[in-house]
Amino acid sequence: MADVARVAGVSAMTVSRALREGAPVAPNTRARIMKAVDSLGYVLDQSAGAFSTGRSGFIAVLVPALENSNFADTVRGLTDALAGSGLQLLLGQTGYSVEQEEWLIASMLRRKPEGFVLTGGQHNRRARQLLEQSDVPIIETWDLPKSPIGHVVGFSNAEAAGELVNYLHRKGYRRIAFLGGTGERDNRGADRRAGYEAALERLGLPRGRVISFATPPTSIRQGSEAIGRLLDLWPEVEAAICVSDLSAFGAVMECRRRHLPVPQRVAIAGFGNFELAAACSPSITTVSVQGYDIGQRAGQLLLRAIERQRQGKHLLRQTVVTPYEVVSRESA
Amino acid sequence: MADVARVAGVSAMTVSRALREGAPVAPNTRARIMKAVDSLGYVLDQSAGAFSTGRSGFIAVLVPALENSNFADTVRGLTDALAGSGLQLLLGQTGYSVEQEEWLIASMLRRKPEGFVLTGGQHNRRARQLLEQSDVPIIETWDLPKSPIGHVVGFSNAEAAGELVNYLHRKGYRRIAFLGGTGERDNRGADRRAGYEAALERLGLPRGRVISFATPPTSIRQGSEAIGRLLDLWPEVEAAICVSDLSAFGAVMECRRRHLPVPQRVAIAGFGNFELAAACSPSITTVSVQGYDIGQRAGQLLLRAIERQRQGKHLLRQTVVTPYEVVSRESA
DNA sequence: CTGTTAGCGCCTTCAC
DNA sequence: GTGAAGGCGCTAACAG
Repeated sequence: MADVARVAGVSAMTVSRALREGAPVAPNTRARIMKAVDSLGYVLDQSAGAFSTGRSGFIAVLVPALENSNFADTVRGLTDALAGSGLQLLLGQTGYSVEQEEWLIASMLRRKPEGFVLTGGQHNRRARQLLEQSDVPIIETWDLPKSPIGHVVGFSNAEAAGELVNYLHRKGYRRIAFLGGTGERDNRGADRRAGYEAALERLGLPRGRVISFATPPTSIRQGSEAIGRLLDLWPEVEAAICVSDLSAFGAVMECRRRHLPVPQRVAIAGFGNFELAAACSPSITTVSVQGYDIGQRAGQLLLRAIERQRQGKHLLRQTVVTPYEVVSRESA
Repeated sequence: MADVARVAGVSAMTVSRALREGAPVAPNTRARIMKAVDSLGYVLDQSAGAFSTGRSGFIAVLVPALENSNFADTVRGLTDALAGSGLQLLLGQTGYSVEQEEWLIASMLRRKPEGFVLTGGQHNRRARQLLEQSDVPIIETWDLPKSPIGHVVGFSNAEAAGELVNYLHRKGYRRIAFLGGTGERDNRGADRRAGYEAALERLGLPRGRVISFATPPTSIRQGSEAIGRLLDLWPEVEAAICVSDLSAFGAVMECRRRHLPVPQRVAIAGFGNFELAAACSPSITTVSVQGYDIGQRAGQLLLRAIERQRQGKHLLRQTVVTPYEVVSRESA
């Protein structure tokens, strides 16, 4: 910057101003400076700038995974909401592990993010403690935690799964199974299962038909295998709810391979409304959950919170409940 | 850090050392310091550290998109390769736009990344210039550029598509169509199409049956629509190559909706070997391209390049050609 | 094994 | 509209 200043015949401070929007610099001074910048190939050192101002310009974002999930939609929603704000996403993948989450939280806090977006409301003790004492605006997404750390943008996975059970019940299905992970790692999956169990109880339906498959991320293959086990164990089952559309798709394809008509022999429902679910044949009944909107709303909320933060104030805790909806299709 | 030093009765420098691995600090001094760190809830300011050392600890990574693509696999491969190195990914999505790419490159270079991973070998003038004058180790992936900027980890999309044509030709198909984007934005898609055209020519097959659909990201729906247009325009077509497995899946599902047997009425092949392609019925013939390995190899290469860089040396330009393979399945 | 000194490159603040 | 001084929090380098 000193070099640029020398070439342009001004002080470094004026270069600094010229390189920012909205700082008072005479038009021809700025032009001279820009010429010098170009001729020297100067690139502003944002790490020094961040250090000097104390504002990193980062938003930390943790998602379980980017593949085979709709968290990528949430990331895109965040990106779009934050476009033009000068804030950059620092993205981490927890791999559905709370230990990995804790590690990432600790490592990202060292970068002094101006906001923190988490997926889900379940974290281990130390993770929670780190976040609470950090004084960074925090948003938990994709869930409605009982005791949130900061702001929340999400929905109740349990309720949404319950709605799906209600839907199947209205359609006349009674013996309804659930295919999903063990719940040790996928908290949202566990919530969905809990909502399914609660709905069965509420409706007085027979319980106990649950197939657990291995750890997330949920794959198509897991759904194929699970429906096979399900029909071997409980051939009387009339409908199966899968923890995600991917496993539902696997289940549907496995049924086709076995020449079992869906939904006549067994109805299948998924979760998430992936593009896959609408496109495949039979199309898959599912719950649409607006992953993109969650990201966008979280981004908007964060922008307000950060603005407040920069003024030394705080934004009151907000909870944004995003809608979900059962999407009725051919498979159920 | 000064506060911690005071509480622990040492100098700030010793605290700094104690907080790093492998620095010489007496065990009980370190223990005292750690106690002080915990009691004060001190978090190391990495932005100051990065500034001081001149090493940001960032790797910039640009991918076209995270949803509906196998770039998320590459990101995971990179993440795994870089785990434990202390390097963090700074991830950007270009949305398949070179302008957006240029903007992201400029913005990320200000953060002083220690490495830069790009998708594809086509960039606009200024983007290339920025990267060349940056002195940051650069890796272009998912492609074999004619004049690479730095290192390369990828494969020839044109050749891979050509192999797919060869495969179909061996299977007896002659009138082979291509369904893909316009190529203005998706460079890898355009390369695949070019490879398809070249292979037709080489084999003396009839040309001209190309359906272009709108801008990427490639969706399932685009494949459904394209196969419809294709069969309307050229009912004599025997096989169709889709630019990605997603559009191939859309095409297969559309054929089922129209009660056109695949591959008897028309064979369909995809690209990418998504899990979808193996799982659906009929399963989809495709080209497997190892997105995860590309990321992992890129990460390993980057680690070596960065090590050299830190010693003030340079790593000679490397090109890693990753394998691809036609996967024969039911759809063709 | 520990301490002292100096400086990374920018931006805030104040002065003109 | 522009410049000068000083400091952000850490770590490299050197000394002991």
